[in-house]
Amino acid sequence: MARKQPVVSRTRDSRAGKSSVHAQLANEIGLRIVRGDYPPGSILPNEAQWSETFNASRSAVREAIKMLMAKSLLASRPKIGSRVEPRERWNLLDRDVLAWYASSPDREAFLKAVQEFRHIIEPEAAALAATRRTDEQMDEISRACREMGAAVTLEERTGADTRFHLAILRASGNDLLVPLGVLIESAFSHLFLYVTREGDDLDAAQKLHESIERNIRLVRPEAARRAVRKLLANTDKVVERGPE
Amino acid sequence: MARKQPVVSRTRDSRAGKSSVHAQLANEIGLRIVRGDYPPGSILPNEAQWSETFNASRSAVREAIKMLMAKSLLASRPKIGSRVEPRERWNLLDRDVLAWYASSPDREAFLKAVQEFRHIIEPEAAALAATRRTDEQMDEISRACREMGAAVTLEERTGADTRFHLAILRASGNDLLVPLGVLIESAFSHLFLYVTREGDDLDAAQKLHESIERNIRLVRPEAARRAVRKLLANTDKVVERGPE
DNA sequence: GTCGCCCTTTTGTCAGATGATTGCGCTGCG
DNA sequence: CGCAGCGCAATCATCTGACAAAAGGGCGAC
Repeated sequence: MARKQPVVSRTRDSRAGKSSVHAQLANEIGLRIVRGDYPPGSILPNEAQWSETFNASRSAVREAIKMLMAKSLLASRPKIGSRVEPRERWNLLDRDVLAWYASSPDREAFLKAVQEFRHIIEPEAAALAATRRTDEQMDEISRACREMGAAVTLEERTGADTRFHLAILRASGNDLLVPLGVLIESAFSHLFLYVTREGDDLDAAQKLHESIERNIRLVRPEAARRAVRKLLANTDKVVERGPE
Repeated sequence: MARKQPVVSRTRDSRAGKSSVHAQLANEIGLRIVRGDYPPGSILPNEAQWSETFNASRSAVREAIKMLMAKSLLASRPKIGSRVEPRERWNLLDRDVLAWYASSPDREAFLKAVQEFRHIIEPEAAALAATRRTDEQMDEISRACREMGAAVTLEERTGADTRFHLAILRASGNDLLVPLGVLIESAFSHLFLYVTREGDDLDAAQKLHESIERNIRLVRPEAARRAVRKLLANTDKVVERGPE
């Protein structure tokens, strides 16, 4: 048994950092599923095979598989094994699944889907926020907006931008909108590469953000909705013209 | 040790059916978290305590906890234990979390949030479906609509109704909309109790559904959007007047 | 009083054994 | 020759027990 040697594959994988074994396994297996290595309906290798592949114990494999089961990526039954669930059962709005999904096919198509999704929810979220926000929530929004303007590095700016949009979702007063924040985070982390091209784009975007902030502050739902639409149209142009 | 006795608590819990131990544990612990027994930031009992509480092995407890970690309900670290994550990290759009959430506080508020959410996404989904649907997807929509009309029991009708709305989401051509189907399913399964009051309500609702079907079939996105809005307004009235 | 070390607690990981479930092939009968 | 029933075996499900690693808290030295 090669079990006694200092584990090859995991040592290689551990470039990811210090995450635990079951997390690494879940990540690796989940990625392979979403990537399409095992199409929906097919049977995965059994637990023993996985544990041999990764030089991990069967317990660790099982815990990883349970995590994927919790995300509805697969279901397992005795004697059968683990079967990949049909795609429409996958919880694509889960942070991890989204990350796997984003990294597998072409970024472009993924970004377009996310962007379209933002068009659906963000204008309404802003309109709701305009009428339902608390003062604390307004503070959060305003602060993020200010920090966006004051940011010097692109990273700082993107961070503040993300916080701005998440704060609006939270202020919408609908708990179900909050989890959609992962989409926005994902969008921004991928959009990151697109907007290096500085210039008046940034100024224009900042003005648009300030307009949203103002309309939410002054309780003007309709105007807030329109302002968000305008901002998204602006972002659309960035997505369309492609990465740097 | 009472470990040798024929397990009391799990035997009682097993009225749920034949689900596996880890699933039962995840369900029970998840419910308690969402219900608020352990507020965000607090530390859960350790694995040994859980395993004693439920007369299950630590492995089973760990697998259950891994499932809850996958849903971002908690995070665990050595020596600390398992800490409940802040609510905004919870994946409320997960099927299980949604079910726990729906059963904990008052149904009413939950239903309102879901209904509001439907107002945001379903009109747009229908509009997208009108322009992007494939013929097969259109068949699915039409069939569900027909089956709704032909249904005799309330259960059949609700089932067809659900399929109708899910089919529209699928036909929207945006993968990210599909997972939101769990919201609709949840809404219908809870709305179930509200609409026993039969009458012309059903006829009116059926006509509204047929109108949506027609507008999607004839590629009229604007009209489809309006039709869905009308149907949702109708459902709103049902929700407002409360359960039977 | 403060800094740093040790120690205990809790999760993380592993190995091995047994039980439960069920698809599949085999065998025997019609 | 076909079919039905049965047993086998593969696979997950569960349990047990042990050790490693991390990290907060307490204790001692200075």
